[in-house]
Amino acid sequence: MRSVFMGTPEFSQIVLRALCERGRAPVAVVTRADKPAGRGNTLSASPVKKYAVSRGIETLQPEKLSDPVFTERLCALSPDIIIVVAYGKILPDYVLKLPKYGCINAHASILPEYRGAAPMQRAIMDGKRETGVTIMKMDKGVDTGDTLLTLKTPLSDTDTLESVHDRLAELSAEGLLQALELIECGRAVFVSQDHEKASYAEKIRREDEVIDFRRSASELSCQIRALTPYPFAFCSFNGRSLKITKATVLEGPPEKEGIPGEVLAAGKNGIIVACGSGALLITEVFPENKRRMSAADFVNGARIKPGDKLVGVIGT
RNA sequence: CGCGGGGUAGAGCAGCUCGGUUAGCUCGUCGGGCUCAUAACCCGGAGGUCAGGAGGUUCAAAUCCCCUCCCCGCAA
Repeated sequence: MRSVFMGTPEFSQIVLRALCERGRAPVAVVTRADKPAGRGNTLSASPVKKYAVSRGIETLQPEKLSDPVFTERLCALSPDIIIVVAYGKILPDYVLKLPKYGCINAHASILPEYRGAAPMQRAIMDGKRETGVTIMKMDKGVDTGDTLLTLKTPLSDTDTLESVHDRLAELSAEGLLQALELIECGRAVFVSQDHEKASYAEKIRREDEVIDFRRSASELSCQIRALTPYPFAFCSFNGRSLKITKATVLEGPPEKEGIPGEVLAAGKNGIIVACGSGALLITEVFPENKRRMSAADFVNGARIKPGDKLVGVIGT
């Protein structure tokens, strides 16, 4: 079966790699155009492009999917199916209808829950006990297509965006491979979603990253894990931003009381900070302009001590 | 030429603005002591070409000026 793969970030790259290694290499890859990124705004290629180029797979990078040059090339490739994984743009109708088997998509949630841009982050943030990937046939809506299969995975209270991201990328590849099998032998059964139960995973905004210590310790733990290793949840200490990269909810009754954000203890085990409910033991931080470091190191250098305040603010 | 912060003992930092005796602090490490015991406490020691430049200024540079390399935050 001739396939074209569309995707952009690392998540897509992992899936693409798995497909290639399992004998499902696409005839071409479509990915976002190179764009200025990072310090100095140097032009950078997407992870998918880097991998495709390394494998010698034809790579298309249209600014717009309606670009006639691209359209012509895509038609000439005559794919039987287009596999879409986090491409980043809405597909126009002609693309959806071009392949015989349409466009199938791997979405990192158990649809119809968490449609949209940040399903993994939102699921972790909400403290869900389970997530997964759904393979569906794309239609005009955002993640509204008929579903073929869902692969689930439990979420623990130590999962981070990083661990979930990697796990779901593998599951996506697995699901897509199964889907291709089913479609090829004509046994694919697509089921429409229960749109009544749909929910949306809004993309992460700056305010989602701010740590508000008036919330409960367990909620903050979810927030921190949902944003690790990118872009991280942060607060502010002595006027500088301080990302919290690792923290655990302190079990048992608090030894001390404090107003939310107040440092209750700071030592080699980490920094204990009071929350709206319960306390958080911060074990790793990422200070502005510094490297990611253990809380113990930060305590040594920054001289943070009991009574100091961690503030949740949006500042620049 | 997007904006900005930084490179000082194994680690995290101070010192630099207004150059000047043995470059300081917290931790780690090593040795000793206290203790039933300890990750606790006390005493002591080792460990630094102050990123690099047989650069510039100066009687004197970690501190001021110039160049190079490297790290990081923000914005996209």
